[in-house]
Amino acid sequence: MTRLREHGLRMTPQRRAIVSEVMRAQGHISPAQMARTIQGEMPGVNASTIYRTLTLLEEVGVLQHSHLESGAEYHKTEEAQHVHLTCSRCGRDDALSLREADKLGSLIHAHHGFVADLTHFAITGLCADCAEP
Amino acid sequence: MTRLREHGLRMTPQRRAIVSEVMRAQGHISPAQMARTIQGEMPGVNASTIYRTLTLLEEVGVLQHSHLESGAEYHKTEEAQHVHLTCSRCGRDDALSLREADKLGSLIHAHHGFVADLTHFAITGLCADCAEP
DNA sequence: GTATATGCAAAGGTTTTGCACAGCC
DNA sequence: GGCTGTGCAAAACCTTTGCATATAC
Repeated sequence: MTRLREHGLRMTPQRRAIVSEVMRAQGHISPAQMARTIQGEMPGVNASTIYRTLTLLEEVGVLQHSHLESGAEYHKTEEAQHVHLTCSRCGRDDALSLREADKLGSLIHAHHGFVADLTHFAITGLCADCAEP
Repeated sequence: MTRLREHGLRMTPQRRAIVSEVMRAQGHISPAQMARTIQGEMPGVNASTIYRTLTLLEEVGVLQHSHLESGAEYHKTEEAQHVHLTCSRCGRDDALSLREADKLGSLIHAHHGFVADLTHFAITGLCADCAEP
């Protein structure tokens, strides 16, 4: 909210509604789902406004998107600090702490000088249970 | 080709065209791009046929899809054996060998019992040049 | 008052689906 | 001949865009 003003952006009722919905959200939400939810609570907010605002919130740093198997999803930046481990068999979603992710990042950096952001894309595979048998 | 027959699937001219185009392709192609290319060479092949066939080729194991920043893309299974390192600044695309990827995989496995397939999603970040300054 | 935001309507693009017909085995 | 694959047309989605109007500051 303040973040928006800091960037010289205006506070409209629509933006207030969208931001409050974003704040209430847990975990990841697809833009489309987000649009549906918001319009459910506050009909009359146009879809284009929602998309424009979400884009804006990402530019301002409140939101980030990452890529899961189901497509791109938004999440709050403050909740962004983990790596997704998605089981391609049962769909379970585990997470790697940033500390563990850093370890992986170091390994990559050592060989390529590449500074990886492992939070941006999920990592698929098989969870412990599904890998067993 | 043979793979299709093995699965009790029929060989039609359309499938032959699609498969041959798939075989000719290098690296990654989006489904849409693939559809355009194929229709360029063999007009009269319907888009729905192409989508259906690509799905099929994936089920049969000839193709796989992975997720890059630009969206989902197909590539031949035999060419799937590397991890994408995509620079989010300059767009350059580097690759991690499977051997290096395995090292990362082991690390993940040690902590979570999760068997990662690092080839399925790209890894974004900053390449050596862009990370420098 | 003025620059910015919104609504509206339309288009854009990709992908899916139902159904009748065609064609591979 | 029978089952599978294809074309066609339409719809389903999601998302973007241009423009006139409304409104926050």
